[in-house]
Formats: sequence, structure tokens, C-alpha cells
Amino acid sequence: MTTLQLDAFLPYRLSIASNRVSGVIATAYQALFGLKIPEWRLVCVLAEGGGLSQQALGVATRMDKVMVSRAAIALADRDLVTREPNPDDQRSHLLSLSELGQQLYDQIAPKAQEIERALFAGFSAKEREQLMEMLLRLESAAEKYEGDQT
Amino acid sequence: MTTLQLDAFLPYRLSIASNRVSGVIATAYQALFGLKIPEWRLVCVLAEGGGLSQQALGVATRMDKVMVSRAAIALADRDLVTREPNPDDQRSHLLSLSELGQQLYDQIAPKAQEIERALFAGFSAKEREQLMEMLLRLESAAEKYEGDQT
DNA sequence: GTGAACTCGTTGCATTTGTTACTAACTACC
DNA sequence: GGTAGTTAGTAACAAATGCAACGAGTTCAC
Repeated sequence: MTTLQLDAFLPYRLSIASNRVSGVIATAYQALFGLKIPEWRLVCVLAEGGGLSQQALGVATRMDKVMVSRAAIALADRDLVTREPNPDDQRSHLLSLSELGQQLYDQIAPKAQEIERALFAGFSAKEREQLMEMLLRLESAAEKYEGDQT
Repeated sequence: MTTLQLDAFLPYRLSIASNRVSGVIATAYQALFGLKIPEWRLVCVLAEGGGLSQQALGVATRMDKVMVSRAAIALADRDLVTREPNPDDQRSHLLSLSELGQQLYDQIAPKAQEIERALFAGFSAKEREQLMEMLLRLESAAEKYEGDQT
């Protein structure tokens, strides 16, 4: 008889750890800046370089276009991002951080790094790298698996 | 100026990887057995040893009592688990797998391991161990952090 | 023992997330 | 240049998750 220990099941461990970590981040951002995770992901990507369409943002953040749309609207309502018409395609807007958004980001980024540091305090640089690399591998394995099934 | 690369932000990578993996599992279980993840977690824990209260199941699966309750009701409706009165406390039930539930589990467990194998095919045993261990560390770091903030 | 405080499990409600359907705009082909 | 098929973004709907309040049962203090 097969006994699968839930505790030893990696997908389970992964899910638990991820939920805990996301919880920490979500709580911090909500409390400090009133941002939800999808919103803050957009801010973060836009800070690296603005003038992106929502479609491009979706690819960059691995979020579905609906979620991008909602986050973009929320940010625009708060004047954190500006939406300019895309000369190449009149259906789409090009989003960039506004002054205000940039200011917010300047506060957010250090805080994000602080949290990351705290969470990974017990990890050596090498371990962090290994973890990162494993997560990437896992991600593509999962994508591949999904592709194979359908 | 601080530039935080979203791609290099570990909590982000963790969240993406976890969502992909959960997606694979959720799809497979839904399609094969009609079980959602919370339900299958209960089945899995109950297979290791029955006669648990929902409270105990919540601790074991790290799920909130509401989710346990809903999953337990769903399983009981399908006669996969039995709920007997708890002699020590009349508010609570003791849950165990039914015959049917046990049969289902016997099919589920190998499938779970097969998926796990497929996802972690590129990982050496040592890597798997390392990952597991890191996830556990991370989990407790996140818990600690939450505790500290409040 | 009686009442206050607490716990177990459920229900109802608000939030979040995912799916589908839709409009407007673009592309490609004839 | 007109029509079929595709894509960007939104809106409307459905499902999942989380939180607050509840009823019933228990515990502890007095």
C-alpha cells in the first residue's frame, strides 16, 4: 500500500511556503501603500521602463490580461500611471509611471528589498541563487507538463 | 535610484512557480477524481491515519477551519469520508476515510507521485531535498515575520 | 452550580480570482 | 477595398478564498 506523506509532497510544501510569503508581502503593501499584488507588479515593471502596452505587461508579469486590466484601471484612478494612446494601435494604451507613481515606487522598492532580506536572512547567496534557479526550472517543467497533457 | 528587477525578486518567482505547479495538480485531480485541492489534502492526511477532528485536520493541512469544513462536507456528501461523533466533545466529529474513500486514495496516491516525478524530473535527489528544506525554512521565516509585525 | 470566556464547526457576506463574452480595432487575403 | 479571422482591452458572470458572526458545547473561576 502506497502512503503518500502530505508533508513530504513537494507541491504541497511549495504551495504552503508561497502562500505564507505572499501573505507577508500582500499585507505589507496593502498597509503601507494601499497596493494589491497585481498592482504592485505593474508598478515594478513600469519602473524598469515605461511606455508598455497592457499586453506587454501581461507577458512581463505572467498575469492574465483581465488582471492587468483591473490593476491598470486601479492605478490610473489613483494617478499612479498615465495611459497614453498607442500610435501604432488605437485599441491599446501605453502605460507609464506618473511622477506620483515614480515617487511611490521609490518608497516601495527599498521596502520590498527589506522584506526579501528578512525572509531570506537565513539563506546564503549561493542558496538564494540555487532556489531561484530551481524555481525557474520548476516553472518551465510545469508549463511543459500542461502542454503535454492537452 | 533603486531598481528592483521583478524577475529577480524571489517572492515573485516563488509565487509564479507555485501557481503553475498548483495549476497542474488542480487540473489533474479535478479531471481524474473530481477533487479540489483542499479536498484531496484531507483525503491524503486521513489516509495516514483516520479519526481526526476538523480542527486537527486544519493544523495538519495548514488550512483554515472554514476550508476544512467545506472540504469535509464535500467529501462526506460523496461518501468518501465518514463523520462519527466525538465522544470527548459533542461539537466535533471524527473523520475517517470510508471504504470508498480508501479506494479512491489508492488510485490517487500513485498519480500524485507520478506528477511529482514528472515535475521534478530534472532534479537530483539532493536538489529535491535542498528545495524541501529551503521551503520549510522560508515558511517559518514568513511566519516569524508576520508575528514580528503585529 | 452558574455565568463569563472560549472553542468547534457552520453559515453568510465581502473580496479576490478566473472564465466567458463582447466591442472596437487591426491584419491578411482575395 | 471588403470580408474573415485575430487581437487589445473591458465588462459581466461564476467560482474560490478569507473574514466576521453565530449557535451549540465546553471550560474555568468563583
